[in-house]
Amino acid sequence: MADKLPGSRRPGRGPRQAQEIYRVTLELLADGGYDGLTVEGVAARAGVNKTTIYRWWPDKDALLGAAIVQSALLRFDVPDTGSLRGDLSELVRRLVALMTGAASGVVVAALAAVASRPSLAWLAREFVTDRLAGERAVFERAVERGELSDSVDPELIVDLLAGAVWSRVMLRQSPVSDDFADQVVEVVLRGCADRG
Amino acid sequence: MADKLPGSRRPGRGPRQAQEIYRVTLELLADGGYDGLTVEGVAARAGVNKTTIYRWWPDKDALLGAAIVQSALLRFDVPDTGSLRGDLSELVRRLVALMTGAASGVVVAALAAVASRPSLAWLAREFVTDRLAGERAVFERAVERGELSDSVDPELIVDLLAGAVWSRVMLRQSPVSDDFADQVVEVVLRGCADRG
Amino acid sequence: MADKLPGSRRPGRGPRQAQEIYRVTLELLADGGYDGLTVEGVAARAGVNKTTIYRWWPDKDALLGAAIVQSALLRFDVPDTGSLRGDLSELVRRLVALMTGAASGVVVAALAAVASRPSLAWLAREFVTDRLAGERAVFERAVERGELSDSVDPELIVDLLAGAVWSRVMLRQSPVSDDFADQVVEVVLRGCADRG
Amino acid sequence: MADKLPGSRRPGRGPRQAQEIYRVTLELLADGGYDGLTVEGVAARAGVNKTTIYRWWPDKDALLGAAIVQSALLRFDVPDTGSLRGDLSELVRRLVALMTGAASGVVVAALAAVASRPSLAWLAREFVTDRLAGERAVFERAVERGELSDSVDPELIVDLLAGAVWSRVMLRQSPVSDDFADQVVEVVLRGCADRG
DNA sequence: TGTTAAGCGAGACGGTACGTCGTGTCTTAAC
DNA sequence: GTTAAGACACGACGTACCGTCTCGCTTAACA
Repeated sequence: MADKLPGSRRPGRGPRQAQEIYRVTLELLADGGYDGLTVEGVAARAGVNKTTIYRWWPDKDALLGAAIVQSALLRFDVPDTGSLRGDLSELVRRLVALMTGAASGVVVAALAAVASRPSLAWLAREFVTDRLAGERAVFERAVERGELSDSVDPELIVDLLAGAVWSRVMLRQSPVSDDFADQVVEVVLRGCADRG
Repeated sequence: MADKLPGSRRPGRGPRQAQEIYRVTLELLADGGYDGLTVEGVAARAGVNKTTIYRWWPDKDALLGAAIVQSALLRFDVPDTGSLRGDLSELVRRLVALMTGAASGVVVAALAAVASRPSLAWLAREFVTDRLAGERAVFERAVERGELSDSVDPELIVDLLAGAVWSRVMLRQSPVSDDFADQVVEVVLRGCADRG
Repeated sequence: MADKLPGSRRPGRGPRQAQEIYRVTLELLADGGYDGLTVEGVAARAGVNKTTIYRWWPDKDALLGAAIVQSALLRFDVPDTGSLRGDLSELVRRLVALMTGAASGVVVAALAAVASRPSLAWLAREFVTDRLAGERAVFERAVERGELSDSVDPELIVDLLAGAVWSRVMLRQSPVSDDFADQVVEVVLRGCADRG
Repeated sequence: MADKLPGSRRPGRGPRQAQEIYRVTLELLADGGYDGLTVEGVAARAGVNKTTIYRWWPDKDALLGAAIVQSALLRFDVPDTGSLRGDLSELVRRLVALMTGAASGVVVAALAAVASRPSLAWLAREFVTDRLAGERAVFERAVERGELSDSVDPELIVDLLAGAVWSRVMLRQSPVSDDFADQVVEVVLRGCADRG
């Protein structure tokens, strides 16, 4: 499992120094954004030859994509608080934390890069798909508990919640107030509530 | 006003060929994304010397920013249909159209670039701010008509709506169904409805 | 003797595929000149691993040298026509044929490489030395027949003849007329004739 | 005239630092042979950017060719001693001096490179052609003085003389004895002498 | 009506990174 | 014991853009 990932004991794909290369890649990305990330820089800092990098990843974007995927950066586990409201609230909170927390540099740069580079578009898709897959459980539990009609499209809810966070953090670039999560969830939940 | 903009009859800022330069800039952006946009390419296609471009814009991003601002790309007028639902629905529809319509190439590339380049971040802020300023009227009318409590934060609503569109188009990259706008607006509106 | 050479029945030195390696080496040399000859290319075409080549020859030049030596490329037997004029004439003719004939590609490339690579210089020396050793017989026979004073230095004659051919073919790169050999030999022979 | 050459006050072709670049080019060639000559090395030593070099010369060989041509390396003036023997003797002496003298490093490396690189072949041709053109005067004077029949082909003589020197220096790589020039000229002259 | 300054074309340049290719070394494991 | 397989450091290749600079020409405004 873990040791099936490239870099740990060279199981399948990736150079011996894969872990270090990934680390440096994200480090440079955090430091100088997409432009600050150069293959030569990664090679130098990782103590590896440039050719080695190109042997394993066709180009800069592929490397970046692999580094992002391999890292746990965009991965977080699904909350299970016992109530739909609690779950979604926690979800939004985690999203916000992800984008504004300690590692926000890397994360924001990564998300931005993913959003703007065609060759990384698959990553965006995969990320959202993963999100949805993960959160599906949340909604199923909610339906079981009778908190949500099964006619509601989970995809739509995730889009609303995640989109709102994105808008605040990435576009508006304004500080996210503490109760932002609650407000957002409140609106969405009531909007989905069974009428009548 | 109009003739205060660079490019029209050389009023203040910008070279004589400003319009052509802007046009080519967005053209290249549409064709090859941010990477396909090169100052040298713009100069060549616009029949202008590279030096001229650098005389007026400090760097590539500044040029791109100016081109985006100067174009009407990210600008659209506020709908006034008589009802809040109608207004918001139309708003979302226009956003979707913007990102998926004929000029979607430029628009998406522009938005992506803006999202990922620190030196274009101001454009993102300005864009959302503009949005908000424009749409404020919508909400004021709604409050007057009694369709909306004045305790509701318009900013939140815009974030939800715009964010959902962004998520669908930019991240999920999936086709946007025709009634997507209606569904989104429905949820948000009901979520904001006065509890009673 | 023959089986002392590397490659034939793996007698002493050289990998099992030595013959094939040599063949491919000269093939690549003929095709693309010295630059077109790459160890990796040889390995690939010969169906051998690069490491194997480096195990047997320290570097590219060594391989090339060995391939040239092993081939009969630069080797030809001494003519014995019965007269000095005939012998020398034939000698020049053979030289010309060597450099302009069917295999001229390899030969010229080989000679050029030998001329310009310090690590192949020994080959040049050896080649000329061989020539001289071989032709010595020609001159001894000529002296015996009284066609040549024994005060004449054979080395000088060979230098003149071979040099003229080299100049024509390699430097001047002009087609060599049919009677070039005769003219050259004529001049040199008369120049060496006993005065009186 | 002199200032029509590239490098001196930028008249036509070549970067501002052309002279320095040429100098360094030949310097590196002398030091490390053709392999030791790298564009990056030249750029570094000449205090010029690599791109500048590639702006003016398509590749390494073109640069080398230009450097050789521009230098006076392969150029020497025609002797005029009053007799054919004197002229040719001096000619050979100068050739030998060229290849064994102080600057022999560059010269030999240059000649070798020229001989072995297809893209420098034109230089070889040009060099020999120049030689011939220069020496033609020697032969015309000799014919006027009655020292030589006009039926003798000067080209042949030059090939013989130059070829012999080449053979000695480049192929045989043996020290050239002092009276080598005289011997060679003696043989060739007598070989060309009017019979009768 | 000249003069003067702003705008521009032309072109060279230093600089950084790209992605590629080849050399020669090394390790591991198979035949 | 030889070889295949494959990873690697190293160095250079030639290319593409970036952003800067200098030099003259031209053209419009201003004196």
